[in-house]
Amino acid sequence: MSKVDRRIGKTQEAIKNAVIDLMSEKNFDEITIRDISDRANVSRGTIYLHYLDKYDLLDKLVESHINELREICIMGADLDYFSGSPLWTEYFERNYSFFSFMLASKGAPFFRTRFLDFLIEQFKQEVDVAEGKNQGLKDELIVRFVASAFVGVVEWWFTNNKPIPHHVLAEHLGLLFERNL
Amino acid sequence: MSKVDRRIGKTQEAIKNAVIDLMSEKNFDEITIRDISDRANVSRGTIYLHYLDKYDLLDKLVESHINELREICIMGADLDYFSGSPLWTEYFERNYSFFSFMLASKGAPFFRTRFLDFLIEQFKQEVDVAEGKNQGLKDELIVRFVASAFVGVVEWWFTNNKPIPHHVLAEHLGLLFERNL
DNA sequence: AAACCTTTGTTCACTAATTAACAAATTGCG
DNA sequence: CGCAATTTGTTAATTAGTGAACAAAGGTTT
Repeated sequence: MSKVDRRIGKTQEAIKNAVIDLMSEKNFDEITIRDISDRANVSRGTIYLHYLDKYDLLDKLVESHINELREICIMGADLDYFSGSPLWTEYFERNYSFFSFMLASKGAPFFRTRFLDFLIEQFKQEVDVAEGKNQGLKDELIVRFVASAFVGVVEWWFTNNKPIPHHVLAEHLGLLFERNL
Repeated sequence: MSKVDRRIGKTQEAIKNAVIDLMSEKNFDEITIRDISDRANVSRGTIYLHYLDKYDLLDKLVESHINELREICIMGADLDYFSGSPLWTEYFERNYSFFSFMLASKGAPFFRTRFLDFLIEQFKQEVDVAEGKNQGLKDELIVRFVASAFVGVVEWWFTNNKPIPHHVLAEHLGLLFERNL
């Protein structure tokens, strides 16, 4: 596979960081392409070379975060729930402003759906209905239950400004995953 | 005057930041162009487009710091010594790793000379030998005295790992400037 | 409602940076 | 000391990003 020109990565990173920065200052709808261009220190034309428009940029931002979460799932695949949960919650901590915004904004329904779908996809690989605590139960329902609960808790954590430290959140999630999956 | 392409500034900033970063990890002589290229995430060819070699890069780094100090002098021109000194010491604080290295390395003699010359140039504009405390004295000698003392104290502050906070340093320097200039 | 200002989206000729290749020099290791 | 590995410095074709200009659309002010 041919090597990708490093400028592409740098440009996209600058643009995405600019958007996240700006999101902590004002609503996404109030952010202009000109704002992003200034903050990222790239030309407006360059943004249009990479993204169709502002909403395409947001979609790609969501996707890149979902992909990073997927990497985390892969990394945590061999761990038990107690060991694996901090990987999630540390990631949430590092990306607090993005998630905080995405779960509280007008875009929240779209993002929540995207996030939920991703979680369902991941938990499907975890649940075992052939034996154990979920034997005889419908896997789709178990997965839907746990994914929805997870989103609900994560949303609470973000929209209530981290009422508990992320490692305490991890402990609780570990126990609840253990109990239900 | 035509506008300079923003990529030039971005590239030079990345290179300079990479050098400063690397200087806090190893001696400048141990740093390779390849190290800088990797850390700055720019190609080696690009470094050679901007700088003749590693030592030219160091020279330019020194010059850019001297120019920033010059800006500080201009900003402080209307202030008395007590008000003006913190501008210096805050700058030293912000750029601690660069100055710390430059005053302790093999390059120290060259840098000290460059720094001293700059201070002499600045203090020349401050001293008045026509009247006041320095009346009848040789301005060149007064200036040499104060500049050398200043470098000596600043060197002490850096090579002894900031034994006093920078604002305390500023107070002392203000008093000493007031006494001698 | 009209006028003015700002932003959007696009285009294009130009510029800066890139990748890869190369010979020469330097450094490190056995 | 010889050899291998790494780094240096350079080059050229290519690519990504640039600044500026433009028409159209949207937002703000009078």
